[in-house]
Amino acid sequence: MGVKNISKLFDGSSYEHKKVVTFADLKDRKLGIDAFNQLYQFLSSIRDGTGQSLVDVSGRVTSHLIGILTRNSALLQNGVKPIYIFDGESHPLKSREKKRRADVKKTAQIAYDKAVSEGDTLTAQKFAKQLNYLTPQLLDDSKRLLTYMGIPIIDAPGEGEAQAAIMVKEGSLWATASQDYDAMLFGSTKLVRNLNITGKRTLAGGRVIDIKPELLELNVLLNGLNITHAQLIDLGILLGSDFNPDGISGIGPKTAYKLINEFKSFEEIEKNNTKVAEANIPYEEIREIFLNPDTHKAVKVDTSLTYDVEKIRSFLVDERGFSDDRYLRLIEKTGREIETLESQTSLDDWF
DNA sequence: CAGAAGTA
DNA sequence: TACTTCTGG
Repeated sequence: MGVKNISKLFDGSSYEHKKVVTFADLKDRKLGIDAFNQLYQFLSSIRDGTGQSLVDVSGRVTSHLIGILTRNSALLQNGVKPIYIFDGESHPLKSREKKRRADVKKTAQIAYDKAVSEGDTLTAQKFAKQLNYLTPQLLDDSKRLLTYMGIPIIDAPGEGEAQAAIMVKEGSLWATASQDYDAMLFGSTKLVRNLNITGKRTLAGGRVIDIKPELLELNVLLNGLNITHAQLIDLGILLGSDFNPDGISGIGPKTAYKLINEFKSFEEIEKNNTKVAEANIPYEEIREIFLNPDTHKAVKVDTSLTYDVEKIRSFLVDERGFSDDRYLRLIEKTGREIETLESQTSLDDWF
C-alpha cells in the first residue's frame, strides 16, 4: 500500500511537484518498473464483463500477459527502456502489513461469495478485483514473456522499489516507475507514475478521468516541502508505512508535516507529543529499512537482450490461445519499430 | 488495460 | 469526429 496519504502533502500545494510527461519524453530512458505493483494493477483491471480474470483454455490466468504485452509494446515502440524489478523476501516488519492485506482479501472473498450467491453481479465484480494472487506460475509466465520481449529482469533480494531506487541513485536506471511513493523514501531521485497509454482511468464511483504519465523528482519534492530526505522518511513513518501500517491515530498529513517542521526529527517529536510516544513505533529500525535497504549493489542492466517475434507469438498464440488476428500485428509492428530505432541509434553513434 | 467496434 | 461500450483469454 505504500505510505498512507502521503500524496495529500503534495496535492494542491503551491509548487509544481510533478510534471506531465509523454512516452516521447522518456525515449532512451531506462525505467525500473516495480513489477509486483504493475502486475497487481493488470490483474485487477484486465477482466471480462463479468469481472473474472481472462484465462486460457486450461484456466490459467492471462490478464497479466495481456497487460505486459500491450504496455511494453507501446514503451518499446517509443524507445523507452523498461527493466522489471521483482520483489524478493520482505522485511520481518512488513508482516503486519501483509496480514492486513490478507485480511482485506479474506473480507473481499466473503463479500464476493455472498454477492455471487445473491446474483448481485455488480458487487461481485467489485470484490473480484480485490482477489488477486501473484502465484509462482503467474510470475514465471510474466518473466518468460518479458524475456522474449528483450526486457531485462532483476530479482531484488528485498523490496523491488528499494532495488530500483538504489539503481537510480547509482545511475544505472533513470527513474523508478511505480504508483507508490515508497521509491522516494528509498531515495529514488526520480519517480514516474501512471506509466500508461490511454490516459483514462475509471474511479471507484464509476467516473472516468484523464490520467497522464507524470514525473516526480525527489529534490523538487524536498525543496517544496522544505524538508530533508531523512525528514521525509520520518514523515512517512508518522503517516504509516508498510512497516508500521497502522500509522498513528489522529495524525494525518497536515499534523505530521507540522510536527516535522516544528521538531525536525522523530525522536524530538516523540519527546513532545504523547500520541506519537504512546504509539511506540520502532522508528529507528524503519528508518534503517528506508535508508539502507537490502539490495544488490552495482547491478548492471543487461542491454544485450533482443525482442523475439517468433518466441512471443508461439508462447501467446500457440501455448495460451491468444488470437493472432488481434495480437500478431502488434507483435510484429513492435519488432519493426525497435529495428528502426536501433538503426537510427547506430547512425547517431556513427556521426 | 488498451484497442476495436458501436453510436450520435 | 468524439465519445461510450465492448472484447480479449
